[in-house]
Amino acid sequence: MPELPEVETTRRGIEVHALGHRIERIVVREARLRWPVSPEVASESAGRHIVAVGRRGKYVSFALEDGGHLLLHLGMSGSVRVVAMTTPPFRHDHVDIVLDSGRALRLNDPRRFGSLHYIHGDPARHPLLAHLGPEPLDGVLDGDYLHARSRGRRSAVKAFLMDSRVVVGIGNIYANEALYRARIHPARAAGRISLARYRRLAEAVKAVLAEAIAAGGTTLRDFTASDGRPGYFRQQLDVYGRAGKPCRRCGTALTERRLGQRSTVYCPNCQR
DNA sequence: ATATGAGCCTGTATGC
DNA sequence: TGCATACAGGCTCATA
Repeated sequence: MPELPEVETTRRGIEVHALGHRIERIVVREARLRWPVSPEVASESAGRHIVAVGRRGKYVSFALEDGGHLLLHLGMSGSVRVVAMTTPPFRHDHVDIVLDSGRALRLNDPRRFGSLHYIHGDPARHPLLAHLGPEPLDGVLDGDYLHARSRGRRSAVKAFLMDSRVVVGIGNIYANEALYRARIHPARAAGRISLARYRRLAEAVKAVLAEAIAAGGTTLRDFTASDGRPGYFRQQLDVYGRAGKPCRRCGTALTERRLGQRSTVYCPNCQR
């Protein structure tokens, strides 16, 4: 599912084809996404050049020459492919961003939890982005920060790690993986974890995300990069999807349970 | 303020 | 075989 590494993989794939190109038009075949796609997405974008392709958390942003931005979220099942404009759309191909190169950025999203917005002005002040925590790979995230933010929090550290107001980009898969690497039990109260252990956790988060990006993300079912290829990090997952299998460190069978309505897998022996 | 649960949506897997 | 139900997951909103 698209977490930070999958979104970054998408961004990189798109950037090559989008940067410096003009948007000819945007075709919306299905406007009923997470939020209805506003008509101004098409009307404000047509004829404008794309001057940057960025990412904030799990959002991809297209900066347009006049200062406006398109903000794209892949939800849980979204993907973008770069196709020839003339390629017939397939099921769930909801939006085409048609470029002057004759190609189109084609958004496919079976579950329609994704979104596409046009933003006037500073995107950082948009309600969807204004309250987001720091980027995990930007250097701001460290053990001291996580320790400070978690004081007084009684909920599970896994939920804390997945809270986008604390830090962005970490969804269910990578929360499981990072906690395993840091040897922290996912159900432990966030406010009762030491600074030393948060330092380990911060490093684990950065390492697992960086490695996943290098592998092109994790493909479970829907996700493909913009060239249609899947991500290959699945083979490197230590716990997610491995319930009942032996822990790679100690051989103990991995436990699965639900935590905050999310599938949680961990080693009952080496995660404390 | 934090914490929890519902709901959005479709495809796939499981149970009867 | 068919039908019903559960589950997957990111995010926001409503409620405690």
